[in-house]
Amino acid sequence: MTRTDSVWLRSDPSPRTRPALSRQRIVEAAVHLLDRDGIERLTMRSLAGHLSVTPTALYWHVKTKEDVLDLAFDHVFADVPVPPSTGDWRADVRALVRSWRAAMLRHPWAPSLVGRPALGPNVLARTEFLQAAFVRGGVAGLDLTVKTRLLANFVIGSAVTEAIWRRADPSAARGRITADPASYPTLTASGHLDAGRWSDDELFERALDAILTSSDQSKEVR
Amino acid sequence: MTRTDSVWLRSDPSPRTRPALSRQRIVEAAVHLLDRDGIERLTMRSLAGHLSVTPTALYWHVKTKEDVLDLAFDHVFADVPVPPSTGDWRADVRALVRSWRAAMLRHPWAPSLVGRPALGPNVLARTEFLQAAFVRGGVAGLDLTVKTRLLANFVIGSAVTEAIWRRADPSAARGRITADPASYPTLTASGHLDAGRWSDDELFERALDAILTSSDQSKEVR
DNA sequence: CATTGAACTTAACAGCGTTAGAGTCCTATC
DNA sequence: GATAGGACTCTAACGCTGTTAAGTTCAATG
Repeated sequence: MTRTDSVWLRSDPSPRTRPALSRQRIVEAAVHLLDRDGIERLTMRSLAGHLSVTPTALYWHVKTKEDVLDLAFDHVFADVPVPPSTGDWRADVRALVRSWRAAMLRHPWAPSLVGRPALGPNVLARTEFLQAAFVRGGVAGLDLTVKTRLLANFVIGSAVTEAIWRRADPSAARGRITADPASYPTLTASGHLDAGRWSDDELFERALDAILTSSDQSKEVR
Repeated sequence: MTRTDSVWLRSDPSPRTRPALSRQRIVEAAVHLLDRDGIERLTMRSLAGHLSVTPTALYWHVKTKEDVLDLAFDHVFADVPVPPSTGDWRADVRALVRSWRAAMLRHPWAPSLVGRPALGPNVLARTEFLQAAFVRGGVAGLDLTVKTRLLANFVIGSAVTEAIWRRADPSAARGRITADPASYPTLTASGHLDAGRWSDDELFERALDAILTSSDQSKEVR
């Protein structure tokens, strides 16, 4: 007489009593693979494989691949928490904008997803913080919307272009200009796209200075 | 005796003695289809079909689909010529930046391609014009690079976000905020994402004012 | 008239996102 | 303690994609 309930005869000692998958786990795996392999290498099959699961299993937790990308994009901003609001609203604005850019550049695939509506909780929380800081500074009405959008658009544009030149070959890009100095005399002379002439960080900070300085002045004039 | 050289007996009166296809024709067709059907509907097959040609025929003139997209993106800026440079360099900067944004918004698929290196002749010509105007205004060195990048990044960011909200449902987006007023008190109060409160054109112009005003001031201080 | 090379076609491949439907397991209920 | 049902995963397959390999056609050249 054989024991049919032997551990060795049962197919699995303790098969998944809790769901193996979850939205959370899928998104984390997606971010991991995006960081490691780049955006064009992320497929539903590779993602499922990394989670030791069949591709179609993902569709129970997620509607489409686009959902995965939207969630991954928002998750980027969950890593870096919104900085605490200090007494100085100007410092708060700077801190938020800096961390915003930093979060995107930490995941270089993120900027290439800015073409889709970003309404995740983490993105919205950042916009809320930014606009709240302005309100604390007495900015209101049309001016408030203008400044919020200006900063958001500037951060997005900066992250996109910086991410591009991080992946692309800058010397090849520079070559496109120097190959035709007659058409691009100013760009040639100014060393446009010259890597290492000034750091992206420095250029970003100076541009941020310019934007926020104008904010102050237009406020004083008022 | 039958005439074998009759027009009606020849298979084709004048079969393609000259190449039917060209890079130029492919790019124009691509832009047309992108405008009509959107970026996710453009396939090598649909493009070829529109040109009455086999998909693989395209690969004689173009290396990959990405080439087609890069060429189409640059072509967007061929439509709107670089404005002539007037005596007023500030007016030149404004005119260029306005037409830059307008060109992208005229082809709403264009902003979603900003994630790739844009080094086409038409894009470079615009950057050259922009930087040349600044040089005429006495801007140089680090300041020149900062201002060029600031404006370029601002235009890119603006075009991206505006194109998003043109395709997406703004009221649904707004709902994401109003559904949770406790988390987004400032955004709720300010009417962030409220369509029609202020026009995109107005917001862009005011932001442009803010940027260029600060340019002038930092110059005067110097 | 043979050769060449540009321009295009036919055929096919591997991989993609996604769906349909069946199976498996846990939990709640009678 | 059997059973119903839903949560979760798998097997199988579909139609579509970008792309390559190997011809075919045809004007131009020697």
